[in-house]
Amino acid sequence: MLNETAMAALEQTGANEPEKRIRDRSATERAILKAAKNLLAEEGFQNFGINAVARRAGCDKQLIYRYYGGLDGLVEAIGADLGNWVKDRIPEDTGGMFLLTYGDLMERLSLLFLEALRDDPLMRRIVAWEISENTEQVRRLSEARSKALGLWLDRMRGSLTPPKGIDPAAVNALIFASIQHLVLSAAAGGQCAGLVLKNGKDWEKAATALKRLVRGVYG
Amino acid sequence: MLNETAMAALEQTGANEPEKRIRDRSATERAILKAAKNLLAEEGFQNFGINAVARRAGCDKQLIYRYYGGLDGLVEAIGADLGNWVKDRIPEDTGGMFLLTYGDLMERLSLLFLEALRDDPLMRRIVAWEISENTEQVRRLSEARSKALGLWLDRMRGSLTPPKGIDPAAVNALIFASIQHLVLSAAAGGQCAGLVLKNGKDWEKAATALKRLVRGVYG
DNA sequence: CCGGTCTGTCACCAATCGGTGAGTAACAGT
DNA sequence: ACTGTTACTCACCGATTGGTGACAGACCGG
Repeated sequence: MLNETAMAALEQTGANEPEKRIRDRSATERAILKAAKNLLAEEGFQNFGINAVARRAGCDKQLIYRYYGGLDGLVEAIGADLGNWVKDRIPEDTGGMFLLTYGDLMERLSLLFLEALRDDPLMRRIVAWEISENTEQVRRLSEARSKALGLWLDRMRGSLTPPKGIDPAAVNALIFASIQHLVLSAAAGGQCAGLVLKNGKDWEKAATALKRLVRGVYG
Repeated sequence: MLNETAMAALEQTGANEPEKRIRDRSATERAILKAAKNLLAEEGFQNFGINAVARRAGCDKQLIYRYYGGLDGLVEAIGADLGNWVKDRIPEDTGGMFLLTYGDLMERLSLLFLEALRDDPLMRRIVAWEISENTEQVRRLSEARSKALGLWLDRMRGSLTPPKGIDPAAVNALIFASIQHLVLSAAAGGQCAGLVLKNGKDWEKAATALKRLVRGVYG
């Protein structure tokens, strides 16, 4: 007599199994990585574990240990992808605008970063993870992310120099911090510090406020 | 023959047990609440659970169910305390300064909030929790917190009005978002967006940058 | 003294977690 | 066709989780 799970398995294998990738290591590795990224993006780091990833990837967790050396290696692989984030999600050109001053630059970068983060749930989860835990895993993710971001900032800056008398590192840290927290808070609860952030109208207000903030310091 | 735990129990009860509060419900309730707050502040929301709280409170988890109706009720009790946060941690007076303009006010409030958040690990954990999860628990905590904060802001504002032509709600949301993310990021990893935040010198730089940001928009 | 209520403890449950060792099925080389 | 390697699955482990029912002892009113 067959139990229900066995019946279901038979049904699956017997009826329709369009892409039953079998014995393709690299494909399995890719499937695992993809499953991990999707899981992290959709569920957050709370329930991010070996079992959950394996379940979503449709394979045994043992393979994660074998191919990635456990969760740590898998997270590191995710971090390696982060290096490409900037070039994937943020346009290189200036959108037809001429960036004459440092203020022009920072205003544009701020808005680009805001939109990019708003559109990328995985990156949001990672940022939230960074400020919630301090394990080795997260530290490496954080490092990869800030490194990629710094590179992008340097590349976009070109030869523009910030106004004298102010500390651009500290000011920019505050600006980017505000963007990150605004987006994360909105993604989590639909508002930030009492400011509702749901429809496009709300975000336009936030964007103009951000512009004002940037222009206030950098002119 | 006695096992080791029994021996230890005998030793404890036999030798020295200064305050063995027995059958004091309100005291137990307070102990549970205190344990929950300390646990959340020290360990974060990741390992915040019934078992951990009971372990730290030194009582059975059953009592948490009985007295608080489970973790939800306990979290709600924590949220109720949050109403007192502002008046406990943030001074009422203006520090001998005269706040003549809205810019004066916001600069002072920003710095006060920065320091207060920096000194309160529990509040930091709650903020981190808010942007990491969206359960009913967290939503209520978040509500209590933003409500208390809004009240404080209203009370401190007095009759001062923001400059015309700008959206104070959006701008202030960005400012407070930047403070929160800066402090959380620093508490987690010692830096924020590449800006190291460890010793007092680093924080002074951040404070001046914050002042500049606020003054930039509000004059 | 007895019975009931309140406070607290303990033992147990199913589910899930990360982790490992053993076994199986498909492929390649000869 | 036999053999060894590679890709993969399965069954199990101890630990921990949230949750519950049963029980023991202190207290209080009668």
